[in-house]
Amino acid sequence: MANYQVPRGTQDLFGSEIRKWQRIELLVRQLTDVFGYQEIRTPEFEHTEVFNRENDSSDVVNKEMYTFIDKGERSLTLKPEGTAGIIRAFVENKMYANPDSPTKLFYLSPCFRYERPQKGRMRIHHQFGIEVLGDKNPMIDAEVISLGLSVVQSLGLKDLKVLINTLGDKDSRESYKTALKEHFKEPIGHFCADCQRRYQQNPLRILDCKIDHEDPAMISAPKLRDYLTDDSKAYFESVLKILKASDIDVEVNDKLVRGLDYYTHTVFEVVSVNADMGSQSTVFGGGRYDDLVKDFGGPELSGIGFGMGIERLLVALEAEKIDLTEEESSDVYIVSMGQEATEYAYQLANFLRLNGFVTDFDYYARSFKAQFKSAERKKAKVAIIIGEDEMKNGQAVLKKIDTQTQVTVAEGEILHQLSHWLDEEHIHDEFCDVETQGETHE
RNA sequence: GCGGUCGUGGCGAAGUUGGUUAACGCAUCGGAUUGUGGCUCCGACACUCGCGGGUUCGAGCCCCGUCGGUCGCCCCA
Repeated sequence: MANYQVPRGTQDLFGSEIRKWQRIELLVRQLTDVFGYQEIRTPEFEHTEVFNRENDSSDVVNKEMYTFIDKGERSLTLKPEGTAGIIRAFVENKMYANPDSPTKLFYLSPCFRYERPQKGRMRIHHQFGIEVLGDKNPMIDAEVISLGLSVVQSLGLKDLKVLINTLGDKDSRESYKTALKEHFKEPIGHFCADCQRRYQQNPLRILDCKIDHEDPAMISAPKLRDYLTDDSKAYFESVLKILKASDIDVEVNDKLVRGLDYYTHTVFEVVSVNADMGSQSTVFGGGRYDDLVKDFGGPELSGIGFGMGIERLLVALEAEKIDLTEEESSDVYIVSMGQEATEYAYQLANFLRLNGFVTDFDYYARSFKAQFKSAERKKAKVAIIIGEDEMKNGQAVLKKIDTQTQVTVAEGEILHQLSHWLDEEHIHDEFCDVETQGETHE
């Protein structure tokens, strides 16, 4: 039998759920605009080597990519993250010629990873991200974090923690890695299976093992900070200083290393500390990359950015009981009686819509009761009632739902009456009631 | 990729040791109220109990497989 379920780890978005997405996307566009970031859209798939560069040992690029051969025998990969494609585009389009350096970009894009789904982790997930490309400057590091925080805080999130660390430049990181491997060479034998694997793939990850963190070898392990150059330390200090001056509380965590291999210097992660968040607690995370632009054949420019998972953001919002669903309301619901009136209702709805009123009516000539229930569900502000009498007299009954006031007007006066009620409502509600009471008939 | 758990109408949710017509609540539709919602009462509303196969006289209940959700690990947004 055919499988007509959504593929694992994907979802349909509609109804009230999609409204939350629209709210978030709108906010993202507003805030990036204020911060001076331009949108960039890169393809959903790239040549595989864009993502799968040598010396990248992360799981994201090694095990989780959707890679396929197209009909022209090309190896292509659905983007697992936002950064690589943007750096490729930055170099390919010579965007570094931008006189107003740094180049500040943002994106909203789906990302694809073959993983076991969980709450807050999908095979197709969506990221809002930014990248700033140009000469390295600690103010940029601070700005990037600040922008990300402003998005999540504007949405109302409070249970947040900013973790930050520095990995130093590429050379010091490499020599640290070598030192770690040397240190763990003996003791790794009695570590957990995951650590054995990390030893080979990403030794830095051994340090935040949850099982072996009490091990003496772990405690006596060399510290990354001992391998940092003076310049790296100074750079990190100034980033911290700027953040502090902008009242952003951060927690320096020297175990924070991040998953993608291209990071150098500043790395950060903003996590939700809410208990209902589950194990996928990172809302957004990113860092600086000194060598990526050069690796793609561009000039020696540094970059920094973050990726923010929209699905995860929604989980965090739910954990803090923040509801982004706005009550939708419409202007008019036309209640009609009989087939002739229903057809007239269609024409009237059309007319009102063309005049800018959000209008609904009933296509199926259901009972009055059902139609009023619909009007209520749609949060209509005014009901227009059209029955046999109104048809005959060329009139309509308008009922203002909140005050229950009702007037009978000639067909030609409907628009005028609606404007009167609905416009005044926006200006000063309290006077509206007083005035309309006088107009109540019956 | 590893381990646990779950999958019954649009939604929530009963379903006992396998036994004829698969509770109940919400929502929806109709009526009481032949032209006015939010209360009340009456009535209506399931081709597939995720899907496929097996055991059985008989399966939502048992067995196998499969798809999906969810939780933990790994990893990460």
